[in-house]
Amino acid sequence: MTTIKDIAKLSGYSIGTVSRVINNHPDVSEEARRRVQEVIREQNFQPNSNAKQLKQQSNSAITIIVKGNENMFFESILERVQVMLKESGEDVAVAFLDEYANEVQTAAQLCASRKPKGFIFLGGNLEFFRQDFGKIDVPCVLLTNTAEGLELKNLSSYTTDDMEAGRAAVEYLIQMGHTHIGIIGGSASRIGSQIGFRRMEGCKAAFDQHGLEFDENMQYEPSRFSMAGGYESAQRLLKKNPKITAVFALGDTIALGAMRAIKDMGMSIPEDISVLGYDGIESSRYSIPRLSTIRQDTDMLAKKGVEDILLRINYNHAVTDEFINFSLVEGESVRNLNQKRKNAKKQ
Amino acid sequence: MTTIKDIAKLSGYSIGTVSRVINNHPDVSEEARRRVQEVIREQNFQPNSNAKQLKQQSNSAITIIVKGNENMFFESILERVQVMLKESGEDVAVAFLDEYANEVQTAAQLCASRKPKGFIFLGGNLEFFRQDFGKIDVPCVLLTNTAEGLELKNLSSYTTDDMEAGRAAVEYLIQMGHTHIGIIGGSASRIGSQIGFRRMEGCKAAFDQHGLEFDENMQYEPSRFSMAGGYESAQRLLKKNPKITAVFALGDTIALGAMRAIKDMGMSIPEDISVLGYDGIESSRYSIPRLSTIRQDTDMLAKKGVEDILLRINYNHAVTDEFINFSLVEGESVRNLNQKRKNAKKQ
DNA sequence: CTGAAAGCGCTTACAG
DNA sequence: CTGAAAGCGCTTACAG
Repeated sequence: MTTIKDIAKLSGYSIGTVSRVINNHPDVSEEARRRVQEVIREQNFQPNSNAKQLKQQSNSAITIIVKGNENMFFESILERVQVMLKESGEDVAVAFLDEYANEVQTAAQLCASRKPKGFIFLGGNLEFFRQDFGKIDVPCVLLTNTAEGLELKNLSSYTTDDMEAGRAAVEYLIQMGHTHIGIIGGSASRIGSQIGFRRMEGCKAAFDQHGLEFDENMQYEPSRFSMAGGYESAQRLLKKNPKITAVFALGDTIALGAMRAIKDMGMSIPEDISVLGYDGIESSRYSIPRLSTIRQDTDMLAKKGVEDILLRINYNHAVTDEFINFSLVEGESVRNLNQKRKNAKKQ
Repeated sequence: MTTIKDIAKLSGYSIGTVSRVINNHPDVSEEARRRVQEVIREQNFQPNSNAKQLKQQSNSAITIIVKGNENMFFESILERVQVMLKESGEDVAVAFLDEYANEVQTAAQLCASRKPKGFIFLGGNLEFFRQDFGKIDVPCVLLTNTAEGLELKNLSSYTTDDMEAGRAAVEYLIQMGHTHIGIIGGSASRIGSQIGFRRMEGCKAAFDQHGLEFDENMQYEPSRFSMAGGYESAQRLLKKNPKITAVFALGDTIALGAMRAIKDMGMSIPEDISVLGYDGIESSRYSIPRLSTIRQDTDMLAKKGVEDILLRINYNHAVTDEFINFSLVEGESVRNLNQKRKNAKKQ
C-alpha cells in the first residue's frame, strides 16, 4: 500500500509538506505543490481515511438515517441528499432503520463509535428526540418532521407543514362533495410525535370547520407506511364503514396498497371510492388510475437539509426550523360528487 | 470522550487487557473480564472505530454498491443484505451509483482510501469488471449478473439465469398465443455485459425455437430501468409497430411505466396489449392490473451473497458462481389469445 | 493471564 | 516555506 511516507520519499519532500499539499494548505511553494501532486497522481495515491479521521478526531462521514425501509418517499429524498453531499466532497453513510426503531439511540451510538460530522434524519419520532438527543453533539437535520418547540441546540428541521397539508387534503375532498371520508396511515398512538400525527390534526381541523363529525373509531385505521399496510388497513376500514366514499392515505405507498384493496373488493376508483395520497412519489404518477396526492417538495427538502448541515458543520451557523411548500396534484383517483350525471362511463 | 485508556484506569487493568476483553480474546481471567465489562457498561464506552481499523489495516465496513437509483428491485435486495450483515455484526456502508456509472472504478477508489473488508455489487457491467477489477484485492460478490468465465480470483456471483428466464418469458407469451411480441429495457449496446443482455439472448432463443422472426429494429426499444424509461420506450415501440400484442419489459419498474403509457395511448391491459415484467418487486403485486412477471428470488440472492462474502472474509473460502431459481408469476396483465371468446367483459 | 511498548497513517503546532 | 516530532485511540507480538 502506498502511504504518505512513500509520496514523501518519491517527491523529495517531507511528509508534513505532502500532508499540506493534500489538504490544500496555503503555505506551500508552488514548486513543492506541483511536484507532490505529480507523484500523487503517478502513484494513484489515496490518503487513508481512518488515519486522517483518527487524527482530526470527531468526524467521518455525514450519516443519513432513513426510517422505514418500505417508504418510497424517503428513497427519493435519500437519493438527492446523497448526490448533493457527494458533490460537496463529503463522505456519506446511510443507515436504514425500521419504521418503529429508535433513530436517536442509533445515532447516539454511532456518535460515540464513529464520530460522524453530522446526521440527517429522514423521518423521526419527536418523542425519541426529547428523550435521547442530549447525547448527540454534532449538527443534525430532521427532515419531514418539525423540531420546533424542542429547543435542541444541534437540531434543525425542514418539513412540509403537515397540519396545513392535512387540512388542505380533507378540505379538497369535502369540496369534491365527499362527506364520509376515511383516513388510513400512521400509528394509533395518541402521542403527538409520530409521522402522521400532525397530518391527522389538520384533517380534524378541516372536519371541524365544515361542521362534520370525525369518529376516529369508524373513520380511521392505523397503517404502516407500506403497500401491504395500506392494503390491509383499507380493507378493514371499508368493511367496518361502508358509507365511506373517499379515503385519504397519509402516504402514497399506503394509497397504492389501498387502491389495490379497493379493486379486490370489487369496487372501482374513483367511481365507488376516491383515494387521495400524500407525498407525490414517482409511482403515484404512473399508477392506474393516477393518484391524486399532496405533493411534498422533495427537491427543496433535500436542498435545504444539505445546505443547512454544511453551513453548520463548516461555519457554525445556527439551527433553523422551516416549512416547505406543498401542492395538491390532481390525478384520476378522486371523483367529483358534485357532478354525478357526467360520470356515466366507466374508467 | 472516553477512550480505552479511561476504561483501563477505571478498571485497574492495562489497556492491553481492556482491548482483549473488547475483542473477546480467550486469554483473560474471568475476573478481569467481568470488571472491565462492568466499567465499559458504566461508561457507555464505544471503541473508536477509526483507531481500530487503522491498526487492523485493511478493513472498515463491507460496502454495498447499488447501481441504478430508480431500480426498486435492488432496493429490496439491499434491505435484506443490510439486515443480514448487521446481524452478523458487520458494519455496512452503501453507495448509490447511476445505472451507467463505472462501479468497479468506484470500488477501486474506496479500496485504496477506506480498505473495506469486501464489496457486494447490486448490478454490474461485466466490461468494467474485465477492465478494472485487478485493482481490487478484497472479497467481492456480484449479485444479478454472472461472473462465470471471467476467472477473477476475488469475485463470486449469484444471479437468476437470465438467459433461461428470458427464454421462459417469451415462451410463455408465445404459449398464450402471442406472435407479435415487443421487448423493452436495457441498452442497445452490442456488448454482452450490460444488465439485460443475457435476458435478450434468451428471448431470441425462444423466438428461434418457435420459428418466429425477431426484428430488433421493429420489436425492441432500449430503456433505462425506471418508470419514466418504460413509459417512453413503450410509447416509441407501440407507435412504430402497431402489430404488437404483448410487451416483455426487462424489469418491473420498466413494465409499470409501460402499463401507464399503454393506458395513456387509449388501450387496455391486457385486452389490447399484454405486459410481462421481470423481477417480481412489491409494486408488481399491487399494481392495477397486477403484473405478470418473472420473479427473481431476492431472499435467496441476498442470503447466498451474504453467506459467501462472510465465508470468504473470515475463512478464506473459494469463489463461487451460481444460478438462483426463478419463477413465473401470473398476474392479470397477460391475455390468453387462445380463448378469445371468453374475453367479452371488460376489466 | 497481564503489562509495557511499538506502530498503524495521518495532521499540526513548533521551530527555524 | 519546510522538516522533525508528538500524538490521535487502538491492537498485538513480546516478555514475563
